[in-house]
Amino acid sequence: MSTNITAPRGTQDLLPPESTRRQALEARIHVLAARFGYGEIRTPIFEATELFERGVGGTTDIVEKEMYTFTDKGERSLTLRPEFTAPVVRAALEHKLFAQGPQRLYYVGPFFRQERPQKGRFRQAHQFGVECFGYTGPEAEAEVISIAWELVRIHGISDAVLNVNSVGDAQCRPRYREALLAHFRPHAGALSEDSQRRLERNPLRILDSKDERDVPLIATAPTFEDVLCEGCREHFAAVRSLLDTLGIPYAVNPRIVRGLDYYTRTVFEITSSALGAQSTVCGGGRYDDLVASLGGPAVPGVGFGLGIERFEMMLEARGAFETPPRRGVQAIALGAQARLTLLPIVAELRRLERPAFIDFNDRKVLAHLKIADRNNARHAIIVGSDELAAGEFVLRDLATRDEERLPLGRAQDVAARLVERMR
RNA sequence: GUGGCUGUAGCUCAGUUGGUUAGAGCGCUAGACUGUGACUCCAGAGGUCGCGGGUUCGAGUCCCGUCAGCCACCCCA
Repeated sequence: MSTNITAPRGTQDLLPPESTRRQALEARIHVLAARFGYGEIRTPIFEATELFERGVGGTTDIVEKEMYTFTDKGERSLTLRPEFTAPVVRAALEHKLFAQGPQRLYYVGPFFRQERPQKGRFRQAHQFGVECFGYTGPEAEAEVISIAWELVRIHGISDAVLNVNSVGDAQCRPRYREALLAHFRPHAGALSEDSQRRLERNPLRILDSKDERDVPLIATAPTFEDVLCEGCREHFAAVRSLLDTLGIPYAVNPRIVRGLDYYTRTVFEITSSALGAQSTVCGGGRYDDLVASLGGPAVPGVGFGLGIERFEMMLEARGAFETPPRRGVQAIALGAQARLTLLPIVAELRRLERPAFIDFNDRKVLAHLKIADRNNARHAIIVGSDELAAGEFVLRDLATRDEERLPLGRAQDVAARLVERMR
Protein backbone atom coordinates (compact mmCIF):
# COMPACT_ATOMS: atom_id res chain seq x y z
CA MET A 1 0.00 0.00 0.00
CA SER A 2 2.55 2.56 1.04
CA THR A 3 4.76 1.54 -1.86
CA ASN A 4 1.99 2.99 -4.01
CA ILE A 5 1.78 6.71 -4.53
CA THR A 6 -1.02 8.37 -2.63
CA ALA A 7 -2.52 11.84 -2.82
CA PRO A 8 -0.37 14.41 -0.98
CA ARG A 9 -1.26 15.08 2.62
CA GLY A 10 -4.28 17.28 3.08
CA THR A 11 -5.50 16.86 -0.49
CA GLN A 12 -8.38 14.78 -1.70
CA ASP A 13 -9.72 13.16 -4.82
CA LEU A 14 -13.28 14.04 -5.70
CA LEU A 15 -15.17 11.06 -7.12
CA PRO A 16 -18.77 10.33 -8.10
CA PRO A 17 -21.26 10.88 -6.59
CA GLU A 18 -19.60 13.67 -4.57
CA SER A 19 -18.22 15.25 -7.73
CA THR A 20 -21.76 15.42 -9.10
CA ARG A 21 -22.91 17.32 -6.01
CA ARG A 22 -19.93 19.65 -6.35
CA GLN A 23 -20.90 20.39 -9.95
CA ALA A 24 -24.44 21.19 -8.86
CA LEU A 25 -23.25 23.52 -6.09
CA GLU A 26 -20.89 25.33 -8.45
CA ALA A 27 -23.70 25.68 -10.98
CA ARG A 28 -25.87 27.37 -8.32
CA ILE A 29 -22.96 29.64 -7.44
CA HIS A 30 -22.53 30.78 -11.04
CA VAL A 31 -26.24 31.50 -11.35
CA LEU A 32 -26.26 33.42 -8.06
CA ALA A 33 -23.24 35.55 -8.93
CA ALA A 34 -24.68 36.39 -12.32
CA ARG A 35 -27.93 37.46 -10.64
CA PHE A 36 -25.97 40.07 -8.69
CA GLY A 37 -24.15 41.25 -11.80
CA TYR A 38 -20.78 39.70 -10.98
CA GLY A 39 -18.52 38.38 -13.73
CA GLU A 40 -16.18 35.43 -13.28
CA ILE A 41 -12.43 35.98 -13.11
CA ARG A 42 -9.91 33.15 -13.40
CA THR A 43 -6.34 33.87 -12.39
CA PRO A 44 -3.26 31.63 -12.38
CA ILE A 45 -2.89 29.08 -9.63
CA PHE A 46 0.55 30.47 -8.82
CA GLU A 47 1.80 34.04 -8.60
CA ALA A 48 4.96 35.94 -7.78
CA THR A 49 5.66 35.38 -4.09
CA GLU A 50 5.99 39.11 -3.56
CA LEU A 51 2.32 39.62 -4.41
CA PHE A 52 1.25 37.79 -1.27
CA GLU A 53 3.98 39.25 0.92
CA ARG A 54 2.79 42.73 0.02
CA GLY A 55 -0.91 41.99 -0.34
CA VAL A 56 -1.71 39.68 2.55
CA GLY A 57 0.83 41.08 4.98
CA GLY A 58 4.34 39.87 5.75
CA THR A 59 3.63 39.14 9.42
CA THR A 60 0.50 37.06 8.90
CA ASP A 61 0.66 33.34 9.58
CA ILE A 62 -0.34 32.68 5.98
CA VAL A 63 2.74 34.38 4.60
CA GLU A 64 5.09 33.45 7.41
CA LYS A 65 4.59 29.72 7.49
CA GLU A 66 1.80 28.39 5.30
CA MET A 67 2.74 29.15 1.71
CA TYR A 68 3.85 26.66 -0.91
CA THR A 69 6.74 28.64 -2.34
CA PHE A 70 9.20 27.38 -4.94
CA THR A 71 11.81 28.70 -7.33
CA ASP A 72 11.38 27.98 -11.02
CA LYS A 73 14.12 27.41 -13.55
CA GLY A 74 14.34 31.13 -14.23
CA GLU A 75 15.17 31.73 -10.53
CA ARG A 76 11.79 33.37 -9.92
CA SER A 77 10.16 32.89 -6.54
CA LEU A 78 6.61 31.70 -7.11
CA THR A 79 3.86 30.72 -4.67
CA LEU A 80 0.75 28.60 -5.00
CA ARG A 81 -2.00 31.05 -4.18
CA PRO A 82 -3.02 30.91 -0.48
CA GLU A 83 -5.94 33.29 -1.09
CA PHE A 84 -7.63 35.08 -3.97
CA THR A 85 -7.97 38.74 -3.18
CA ALA A 86 -4.40 39.76 -3.93
CA PRO A 87 -4.35 37.90 -7.29
CA VAL A 88 -7.68 39.43 -8.28
CA VAL A 89 -6.39 42.91 -7.50
CA ARG A 90 -3.19 42.17 -9.40
CA ALA A 91 -5.16 41.06 -12.47
CA ALA A 92 -7.49 44.02 -12.27
CA LEU A 93 -4.53 46.38 -12.17
CA GLU A 94 -2.72 44.56 -14.95
CA HIS A 95 -5.73 44.87 -17.24
CA LYS A 96 -6.58 48.42 -16.17
CA LEU A 97 -10.05 47.40 -15.04
CA PHE A 98 -10.27 50.28 -12.57
CA ALA A 99 -10.10 52.77 -15.44
CA GLN A 100 -13.59 51.55 -16.33
CA GLY A 101 -15.29 52.35 -13.03
CA PRO A 102 -16.59 49.98 -10.36
CA GLN A 103 -15.93 46.29 -10.89
CA ARG A 104 -17.84 43.26 -9.67
CA LEU A 105 -15.89 40.01 -9.92
CA TYR A 106 -16.24 36.50 -8.51
CA TYR A 107 -14.15 33.35 -8.59
CA VAL A 108 -14.35 29.65 -7.79
CA GLY A 109 -11.21 27.60 -7.49
CA PRO A 110 -8.49 25.92 -5.43
CA PHE A 111 -6.12 27.56 -2.98
CA PHE A 112 -3.20 26.12 -1.01
CA ARG A 113 -1.92 26.41 2.54
CA GLN A 114 0.59 24.13 4.21
CA GLU A 115 -1.18 23.59 7.51
CA ARG A 116 -1.73 20.45 9.55
CA PRO A 117 -4.98 18.98 8.25
CA GLN A 118 -7.98 18.55 10.50
CA LYS A 119 -11.76 18.73 10.27
CA GLY A 120 -12.67 21.30 7.65
CA ARG A 121 -9.04 22.17 6.95
CA PHE A 122 -7.06 20.97 3.97
CA ARG A 123 -3.85 21.85 2.20
CA GLN A 124 -5.73 22.23 -1.05
CA ALA A 125 -9.22 23.58 -0.58
CA HIS A 126 -11.67 25.42 -2.77
CA GLN A 127 -13.22 28.76 -2.37
CA PHE A 128 -16.01 30.80 -3.86
CA GLY A 129 -15.51 34.50 -3.41
CA VAL A 130 -16.52 37.90 -4.69
CA GLU A 131 -14.78 41.25 -4.87
CA CYS A 132 -16.67 44.50 -5.32
CA PHE A 133 -14.40 47.41 -6.23
CA GLY A 134 -15.03 51.11 -6.40
CA TYR A 135 -17.60 51.91 -3.72
CA THR A 136 -16.76 53.60 -0.44
CA GLY A 137 -20.34 53.49 0.80
CA PRO A 138 -21.94 50.87 3.07
CA GLU A 139 -24.08 49.57 0.21
CA ALA A 140 -21.10 47.58 -1.02
CA GLU A 141 -20.88 45.64 2.25
CA ALA A 142 -24.63 45.04 2.19
CA GLU A 143 -24.46 43.70 -1.35
CA VAL A 144 -21.49 41.42 -0.75
CA ILE A 145 -22.95 40.04 2.46
CA SER A 146 -26.26 39.52 0.65
CA ILE A 147 -24.61 37.21 -1.84
CA ALA A 148 -23.09 35.01 0.84
CA TRP A 149 -26.27 35.02 2.88
CA GLU A 150 -28.39 34.18 -0.14
CA LEU A 151 -26.25 31.13 -0.84
CA VAL A 152 -26.84 29.97 2.74
CA ARG A 153 -30.55 30.73 2.54
CA ILE A 154 -31.32 28.92 -0.72
CA HIS A 155 -29.75 25.77 0.72
CA GLY A 156 -31.98 25.83 3.77
CA ILE A 157 -29.11 26.01 6.22
CA SER A 158 -30.58 27.06 9.53
CA ASP A 159 -27.69 27.11 11.98
CA ALA A 160 -25.52 29.62 10.12
CA VAL A 161 -24.76 32.82 12.02
CA LEU A 162 -23.55 36.10 10.55
CA ASN A 163 -21.16 38.10 12.72
CA VAL A 164 -20.07 41.63 11.86
CA ASN A 165 -17.55 43.99 13.35
CA SER A 166 -15.51 47.04 12.45
CA VAL A 167 -11.73 47.10 12.79
CA GLY A 168 -11.42 50.78 12.00
CA ASP A 169 -9.21 52.47 9.47
CA ALA A 170 -5.69 53.83 9.28
CA GLN A 171 -6.69 56.61 11.72
CA CYS A 172 -8.35 54.71 14.51
CA ARG A 173 -6.82 51.27 14.33
CA PRO A 174 -3.50 52.41 15.89
CA ARG A 175 -5.54 53.97 18.69
CA TYR A 176 -7.27 50.67 19.28
CA ARG A 177 -3.96 48.89 19.41
CA GLU A 178 -2.77 51.32 22.07
CA ALA A 179 -5.96 50.89 24.05
CA LEU A 180 -5.55 47.11 24.01
CA LEU A 181 -1.92 47.36 25.06
CA ALA A 182 -2.90 49.65 27.92
CA HIS A 183 -5.52 47.12 28.97
CA PHE A 184 -3.48 43.90 28.73
CA ARG A 185 0.03 44.99 29.60
CA PRO A 186 -0.49 45.43 33.35
CA HIS A 187 -1.81 41.84 33.47
CA ALA A 188 0.61 40.32 30.96
CA GLY A 189 1.74 37.70 33.47
CA ALA A 190 -1.77 36.32 33.76
CA LEU A 191 -2.15 35.79 30.03
CA SER A 192 -1.48 32.50 28.22
CA GLU A 193 1.94 32.05 26.65
CA ASP A 194 0.43 32.49 23.19
CA SER A 195 -1.23 35.72 24.14
CA GLN A 196 1.89 37.09 25.75
CA ARG A 197 3.59 36.61 22.43
CA ARG A 198 0.65 38.23 20.62
CA LEU A 199 0.81 41.21 22.94
CA GLU A 200 3.75 42.73 21.11
CA ARG A 201 3.15 41.32 17.64
CA ASN A 202 -0.57 41.75 17.12
CA PRO A 203 -2.60 42.46 20.26
CA LEU A 204 -5.86 42.22 18.28
CA ARG A 205 -5.35 38.51 18.04
CA ILE A 206 -5.67 38.12 21.80
CA LEU A 207 -9.37 38.83 21.40
CA ASP A 208 -9.62 35.60 19.41
CA SER A 209 -8.07 33.43 22.12
CA LYS A 210 -9.95 30.47 23.55
CA ASP A 211 -7.57 29.98 26.45
CA GLU A 212 -9.46 30.24 29.72
CA ARG A 213 -6.69 32.28 31.30
CA ASP A 214 -7.36 34.97 28.72
CA VAL A 215 -11.14 34.97 28.86
CA PRO A 216 -11.67 37.24 31.88
CA LEU A 217 -9.28 39.87 30.57
CA ILE A 218 -10.85 39.72 27.12
CA ALA A 219 -14.29 40.23 28.61
CA THR A 220 -13.25 43.55 30.10
CA ALA A 221 -11.14 44.68 27.13
CA PRO A 222 -12.14 47.81 25.28
CA THR A 223 -14.02 47.15 22.05
CA PHE A 224 -13.51 48.82 18.72
CA GLU A 225 -16.69 50.76 19.19
CA ASP A 226 -15.05 52.58 22.08
CA VAL A 227 -12.28 54.01 19.93
CA LEU A 228 -13.66 54.15 16.38
CA CYS A 229 -13.28 57.51 14.69
CA GLU A 230 -16.42 59.32 13.72
CA GLY A 231 -16.26 58.27 10.08
CA CYS A 232 -15.82 54.60 10.91
CA ARG A 233 -18.55 54.70 13.54
CA GLU A 234 -21.05 56.19 11.10
CA HIS A 235 -20.05 53.78 8.38
CA PHE A 236 -20.51 50.76 10.65
CA ALA A 237 -23.90 52.01 11.79
CA ALA A 238 -24.95 52.46 8.17
CA VAL A 239 -23.88 48.92 7.27
CA ARG A 240 -25.94 47.52 10.15
CA SER A 241 -28.91 49.61 9.19
CA LEU A 242 -28.78 48.32 5.60
CA LEU A 243 -28.60 44.72 6.82
CA ASP A 244 -31.72 45.41 8.89
CA THR A 245 -33.43 46.86 5.85
CA LEU A 246 -32.56 43.81 3.77
CA GLY A 247 -33.81 41.47 6.48
CA ILE A 248 -30.46 39.78 6.99
CA PRO A 249 -30.03 38.66 10.62
CA TYR A 250 -26.63 39.33 12.18
CA ALA A 251 -24.86 39.79 15.48
CA VAL A 252 -22.27 42.43 16.26
CA ASN A 253 -19.28 40.53 17.56
CA PRO A 254 -16.47 42.78 18.76
CA ARG A 255 -14.20 39.75 18.98
CA ILE A 256 -13.97 38.88 15.31
CA VAL A 257 -10.59 39.85 14.02
CA ARG A 258 -9.58 38.57 10.64
CA GLY A 259 -6.16 37.12 10.05
CA LEU A 260 -5.32 39.09 6.96
CA ASP A 261 -3.77 42.49 7.36
CA TYR A 262 -5.57 44.31 4.60
CA TYR A 263 -9.02 44.71 6.14
CA THR A 264 -10.34 48.14 7.04
CA ARG A 265 -13.62 49.07 8.67
CA THR A 266 -16.12 46.26 8.14
CA VAL A 267 -15.23 42.63 8.74
CA PHE A 268 -17.68 39.75 8.86
CA GLU A 269 -17.88 35.98 9.23
CA ILE A 270 -20.48 33.32 8.74
CA THR A 271 -20.04 30.42 11.16
CA SER A 272 -21.78 27.13 11.77
CA SER A 273 -21.76 24.60 14.55
CA ALA A 274 -21.55 21.86 11.91
CA LEU A 275 -17.90 22.61 11.25
CA GLY A 276 -16.10 21.72 14.47
CA ALA A 277 -13.26 23.96 15.54
CA GLN A 278 -12.86 25.46 12.06
CA SER A 279 -16.27 27.03 12.36
CA THR A 280 -15.91 29.80 9.79
CA VAL A 281 -17.42 28.97 6.42
CA CYS A 282 -17.21 32.48 5.06
CA GLY A 283 -15.03 35.42 5.96
CA GLY A 284 -14.60 38.82 4.42
CA GLY A 285 -14.66 42.53 4.76
CA ARG A 286 -13.64 45.87 3.36
CA TYR A 287 -10.13 46.66 2.19
CA ASP A 288 -9.86 50.31 1.21
CA ASP A 289 -6.06 50.48 1.08
CA LEU A 290 -5.11 47.21 -0.60
CA VAL A 291 -5.31 48.32 -4.23
CA ALA A 292 -3.14 51.35 -3.56
CA SER A 293 -0.66 49.28 -1.56
CA LEU A 294 -0.21 47.04 -4.59
CA GLY A 295 0.66 50.04 -6.71
CA GLY A 296 -2.77 50.93 -8.01
CA PRO A 297 -5.11 53.88 -7.63
CA ALA A 298 -7.01 54.52 -4.40
CA VAL A 299 -9.83 52.14 -5.21
CA PRO A 300 -11.82 50.72 -2.28
CA GLY A 301 -12.96 47.11 -2.20
CA VAL A 302 -15.21 44.71 -0.32
CA GLY A 303 -15.19 40.94 -0.65
CA PHE A 304 -15.46 37.55 0.97
CA GLY A 305 -14.14 34.03 0.58
CA LEU A 306 -16.39 31.06 1.23
CA GLY A 307 -14.98 27.57 1.76
CA ILE A 308 -16.56 25.09 -0.63
CA GLU A 309 -15.63 22.00 1.42
CA ARG A 310 -16.87 23.62 4.62
CA PHE A 311 -20.07 24.65 2.91
CA GLU A 312 -20.60 21.06 1.81
CA MET A 313 -20.10 19.94 5.42
CA MET A 314 -22.93 22.28 6.40
CA LEU A 315 -25.11 20.80 3.68
CA GLU A 316 -24.36 17.33 4.98
CA ALA A 317 -25.20 18.32 8.55
CA ARG A 318 -28.43 19.93 7.38
CA GLY A 319 -29.81 16.55 6.35
CA ALA A 320 -29.77 13.83 3.75
CA PHE A 321 -29.29 14.79 0.18
CA GLU A 322 -32.47 14.20 -1.75
CA THR A 323 -32.14 11.10 -3.90
CA PRO A 324 -32.00 12.23 -7.51
CA PRO A 325 -34.91 11.15 -9.73
CA ARG A 326 -34.43 8.30 -12.13
CA ARG A 327 -33.42 9.46 -15.55
CA GLY A 328 -32.19 8.03 -18.82
CA VAL A 329 -32.37 4.68 -20.53
CA GLN A 330 -30.50 1.45 -19.84
CA ALA A 331 -29.99 -0.49 -23.06
CA ILE A 332 -30.00 -4.22 -22.30
CA ALA A 333 -28.50 -6.28 -25.08
CA LEU A 334 -28.63 -10.07 -24.74
CA GLY A 335 -25.92 -11.26 -27.07
CA ALA A 336 -23.63 -9.80 -29.68
CA GLN A 337 -26.33 -9.39 -32.32
CA ALA A 338 -28.53 -7.46 -29.92
CA ARG A 339 -25.62 -5.16 -29.06
CA LEU A 340 -25.19 -4.36 -32.74
CA THR A 341 -28.85 -3.45 -32.89
CA LEU A 342 -28.87 -1.34 -29.75
CA LEU A 343 -25.63 0.59 -30.16
CA PRO A 344 -26.93 2.91 -32.89
CA ILE A 345 -30.10 3.49 -30.89
CA VAL A 346 -28.04 4.40 -27.83
CA ALA A 347 -25.95 6.76 -29.95
CA GLU A 348 -29.07 8.39 -31.32
CA LEU A 349 -30.59 8.84 -27.86
CA ARG A 350 -27.45 10.62 -26.75
CA ARG A 351 -27.64 12.86 -29.80
CA LEU A 352 -31.16 13.71 -28.68
CA GLU A 353 -29.70 14.70 -25.30
CA ARG A 354 -31.09 11.71 -23.43
CA PRO A 355 -28.76 9.89 -21.01
CA ALA A 356 -28.28 6.34 -22.27
CA PHE A 357 -26.30 3.55 -20.61
CA ILE A 358 -25.19 0.17 -21.87
CA ASP A 359 -23.16 -2.69 -20.44
CA PHE A 360 -21.11 -4.58 -23.01
CA ASN A 361 -20.74 -7.88 -21.18
CA ASP A 362 -22.78 -11.03 -21.75
CA ARG A 363 -25.01 -11.21 -18.72
CA LYS A 364 -28.45 -12.39 -17.81
CA VAL A 365 -31.34 -9.98 -17.86
CA LEU A 366 -31.31 -10.06 -14.08
CA ALA A 367 -27.75 -8.77 -13.91
CA HIS A 368 -28.47 -6.09 -16.50
CA LEU A 369 -31.45 -4.85 -14.52
CA LYS A 370 -29.33 -4.60 -11.40
CA ILE A 371 -26.91 -2.45 -13.35
CA ALA A 372 -29.84 -0.32 -14.51
CA ASP A 373 -30.76 0.21 -10.86
CA ARG A 374 -27.24 1.24 -10.00
CA ASN A 375 -27.30 3.71 -12.86
CA ASN A 376 -30.59 5.04 -11.56
CA ALA A 377 -32.09 4.66 -15.03
CA ARG A 378 -35.73 5.49 -15.58
CA HIS A 379 -36.34 3.08 -18.46
CA ALA A 380 -34.81 -0.04 -19.92
CA ILE A 381 -34.96 -1.20 -23.50
CA ILE A 382 -34.37 -4.91 -23.87
CA VAL A 383 -33.36 -6.77 -27.00
CA GLY A 384 -32.64 -10.51 -27.12
CA SER A 385 -33.04 -13.27 -29.65
CA ASP A 386 -36.86 -13.31 -29.32
CA GLU A 387 -37.11 -9.62 -30.07
CA LEU A 388 -34.67 -9.78 -32.96
CA ALA A 389 -36.72 -12.56 -34.51
CA ALA A 390 -39.95 -10.61 -34.06
CA GLY A 391 -38.44 -7.27 -35.08
CA GLU A 392 -39.43 -5.75 -31.74
CA PHE A 393 -37.93 -4.54 -28.50
CA VAL A 394 -39.21 -4.27 -24.94
CA LEU A 395 -39.55 -0.88 -23.28
CA ARG A 396 -39.71 -1.24 -19.52
CA ASP A 397 -40.55 1.55 -17.11
CA LEU A 398 -38.27 0.82 -14.18
CA ALA A 399 -40.32 2.86 -11.75
CA THR A 400 -43.77 1.43 -12.52
CA ARG A 401 -42.54 -1.92 -13.91
CA ASP A 402 -44.87 -1.52 -16.88
CA GLU A 403 -43.71 -3.08 -20.10
CA GLU A 404 -44.63 -2.80 -23.73
CA ARG A 405 -43.31 -4.20 -26.97
CA LEU A 406 -42.52 -1.78 -29.77
CA PRO A 407 -41.30 -2.38 -33.30
CA LEU A 408 -37.63 -2.07 -34.16
CA GLY A 409 -36.57 -0.08 -37.19
CA ARG A 410 -34.10 2.62 -38.14
CA ALA A 411 -32.21 3.81 -35.08
CA GLN A 412 -33.32 7.40 -35.60
CA ASP A 413 -36.96 6.36 -35.72
CA VAL A 414 -36.70 4.11 -32.67
CA ALA A 415 -34.89 6.78 -30.65
CA ALA A 416 -37.36 9.46 -31.67
CA ARG A 417 -40.26 7.23 -30.69
CA LEU A 418 -38.61 6.49 -27.33
CA VAL A 419 -38.11 10.15 -26.58
CA GLU A 420 -41.80 10.65 -27.36
CA ARG A 421 -42.83 7.76 -25.07
CA MET A 422 -40.67 8.84 -22.18
CA ARG A 423 -41.91 12.40 -22.09
C1' G B 1 4.82 23.54 13.75
C1' U B 2 2.86 21.07 18.93
C1' G B 3 -0.25 17.31 21.38
C1' G B 4 -3.84 13.08 21.70
C1' C B 5 -6.26 8.92 19.23
C1' U B 6 -6.33 5.46 15.08
C1' G B 7 -4.36 2.37 10.62
C1' U B 8 -6.90 -5.55 9.41
C1' A B 9 -10.95 -7.22 2.34
C1' G B 10 -13.82 -2.11 -2.15
C1' C B 11 -16.79 -0.14 2.66
C1' U B 12 -17.95 -0.66 8.18
C1' C B 13 -15.53 -3.37 11.72
C1' A B 14 -14.25 -8.28 14.95
C1' G B 15 -9.63 -10.75 16.05
C1' U B 16 -8.83 -13.65 23.61
C1' U B 17 -2.68 -13.33 28.31
C1' G B 18 1.76 -13.26 21.42
C1' G B 19 0.39 -19.61 19.10
C1' U B 20 -1.09 -23.55 13.50
C1' U B 21 -4.36 -22.03 7.43
C1' A B 22 -6.88 -13.99 9.63
C1' G B 23 -13.02 -13.60 10.25
C1' A B 24 -18.19 -11.21 9.85
C1' G B 25 -21.78 -7.90 7.64
C1' C B 26 -22.47 -4.87 3.41
C1' G B 27 -20.83 -4.57 -1.63
C1' C B 28 -19.05 -7.36 -5.98
C1' U B 29 -19.37 -12.01 -9.29
C1' A B 30 -22.32 -16.31 -10.22
C1' G B 31 -26.28 -19.88 -9.24
C1' A B 32 -31.26 -21.28 -7.24
C1' C B 33 -35.06 -18.65 -11.09
C1' U B 34 -32.78 -21.88 -18.79
C1' G B 35 -35.48 -13.75 -20.13
C1' U B 36 -37.14 -9.46 -15.68
C1' G B 37 -34.35 -5.03 -10.77
C1' A B 38 -35.82 -3.63 -3.85
C1' C B 39 -36.95 -10.06 -0.60
C1' U B 40 -34.76 -15.03 0.40
C1' C B 41 -31.10 -19.01 0.08
C1' C B 42 -26.32 -20.95 -1.60
C1' A B 43 -21.38 -20.46 -3.53
C1' G B 44 -17.06 -17.76 -5.14
C1' A B 45 -13.43 -13.94 -5.76
C1' G B 46 -10.98 -10.34 -2.88
C1' G B 47 -6.08 -9.13 2.54
C1' U B 48 2.26 -9.60 2.24
C1' C B 49 -3.02 -6.99 8.91
C1' G B 50 -0.24 1.14 6.23
C1' C B 51 5.29 0.74 5.56
C1' G B 52 10.34 -0.33 7.68
C1' G B 53 13.08 -2.26 11.61
C1' G B 54 13.43 -4.76 16.48
C1' U B 55 12.15 -8.42 20.57
C1' U B 56 10.72 -13.73 20.31
C1' C B 57 11.01 -20.64 18.85
C1' G B 58 6.69 -17.84 16.96
C1' A B 59 4.08 -10.92 15.91
C1' G B 60 -2.24 -8.62 13.13
C1' U B 61 -1.21 -8.63 18.65
C1' C B 62 4.70 -6.19 22.20
C1' C B 63 8.70 -2.10 21.25
C1' C B 64 11.01 1.79 18.03
C1' G B 65 10.81 4.60 13.64
C1' U B 66 8.12 6.36 9.52
C1' C B 67 3.88 7.56 6.45
C1' A B 68 -1.24 8.61 6.47
C1' G B 69 -6.08 9.66 8.62
C1' C B 70 -9.00 11.77 12.54
C1' C B 71 -9.49 15.37 16.67
C1' A B 72 -7.64 19.60 19.24
C1' C B 73 -4.01 23.80 19.65
C1' C B 74 -1.96 27.65 16.47
C1' C B 75 -4.41 29.83 12.46
C1' C B 76 -8.12 30.11 8.93
C1' A B 77 -12.11 29.04 4.17
